[in-house]
Amino acid sequence: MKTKFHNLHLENLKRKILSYTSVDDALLQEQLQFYERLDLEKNDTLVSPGQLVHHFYYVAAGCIYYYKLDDGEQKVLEFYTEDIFFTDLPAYVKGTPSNYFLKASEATVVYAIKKTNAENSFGKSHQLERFGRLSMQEAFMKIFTRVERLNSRTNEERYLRLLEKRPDLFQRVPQYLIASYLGITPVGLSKLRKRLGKG
Amino acid sequence: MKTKFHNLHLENLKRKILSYTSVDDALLQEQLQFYERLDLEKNDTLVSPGQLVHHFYYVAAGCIYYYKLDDGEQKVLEFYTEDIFFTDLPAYVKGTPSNYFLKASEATVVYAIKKTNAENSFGKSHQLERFGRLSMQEAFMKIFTRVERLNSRTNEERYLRLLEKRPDLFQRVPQYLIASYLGITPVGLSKLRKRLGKG
DNA sequence: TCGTTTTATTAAACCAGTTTAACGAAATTC
DNA sequence: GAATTTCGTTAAACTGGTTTAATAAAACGA
Repeated sequence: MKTKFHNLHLENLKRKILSYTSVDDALLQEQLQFYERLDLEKNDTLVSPGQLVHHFYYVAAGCIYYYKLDDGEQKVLEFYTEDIFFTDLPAYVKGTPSNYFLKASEATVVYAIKKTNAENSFGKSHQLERFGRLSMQEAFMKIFTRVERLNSRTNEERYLRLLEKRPDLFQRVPQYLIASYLGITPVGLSKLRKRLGKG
Repeated sequence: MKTKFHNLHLENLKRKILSYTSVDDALLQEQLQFYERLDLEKNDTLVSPGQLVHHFYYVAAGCIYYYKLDDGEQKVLEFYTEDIFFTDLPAYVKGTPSNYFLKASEATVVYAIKKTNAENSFGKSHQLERFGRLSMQEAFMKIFTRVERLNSRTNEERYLRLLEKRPDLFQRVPQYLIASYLGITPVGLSKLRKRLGKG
């Protein structure tokens, strides 16, 4: 049963990689070997502040949220759900200790590849280097939409946009995390929702 | 005179590229041929909404600001100053019309490379592909700090952080653009500065 | 150098979101 | 399934930033 899911997940991961650029099958197969499966329960922590981040991750199933603690207050930067790559990129890239948490908000399956393995493969293969470039580009595009959201002036706009773009989040993530993501307090979000007639 | 500066700028551009990864000299030389110099006066516009974005740019001297108009209101996303690459990445990547302006806030020299040339060279050379990946990574890191700034709770924090990290901006860019960048009104910024005793 | 335009400041009324706290409802745990 | 913890809503007082408008100061152009 677990193996079955594992194969299914690896199929998805393969498809994801191929969505960026073509990669010779043997090379891709070899590359997949480097990914290690991690099963997380709700509230399990993948990364916490102070830790070094040696892996790049892929969400096969579930949801990871990325946040920091700002004098006691949770600040959610992003939610990572099925079929996307993620890590704490600043710590991963710079090799410095993380300032963030990466935590499962529900039972989650991720696949992890060591930075050394990833970097090696980029050095060895032009195709994989290209995959690296394009996935980085996608990460940029994703965070860019985040900036656009943060930049839209009113909380109401931000709320409505999120409701439109990622309605699933409202089903699977507690409201106070969404409030944090929107940059307001849970109380503020509650009042906003009341004002809008729940939406 | 112009040629002299031109050579100086190209030296800087070369150094910038090599700061990412090593590139064979002949290849690099060939690559530099693709860059075209553009001299902009204050308030000249490089990109406006509706246009397609066919180039990647390098600021040799001066300052470009990146903003959108949100029902009449200017929203500054970023200031690009000496020795960095920039473009309107969403439009550049997706090939869709821009939603943004790229405009010189002072006399500025940029070098532009066509997307087709850039992409071609990535395809032809693993080294340049690597340069592409790492410069994309740097773009990510840059916008990430932007998200962190936007995410810090108070305007005061944002203001003080900007004052610390990019003091030059306060000398070369009008205050209302900085206000926009911080996500407040010029009036709000003025009051904030008064409250803090100018600092 | 004068006159125009642009930019920054101040004032006053206003408002959306904050903080703190209390309450109720849901979800978890044993 | 009762007890406990977590989560969402409401209320009340407060606050920092907004809007609009008027004024002051600085930069720019002819």
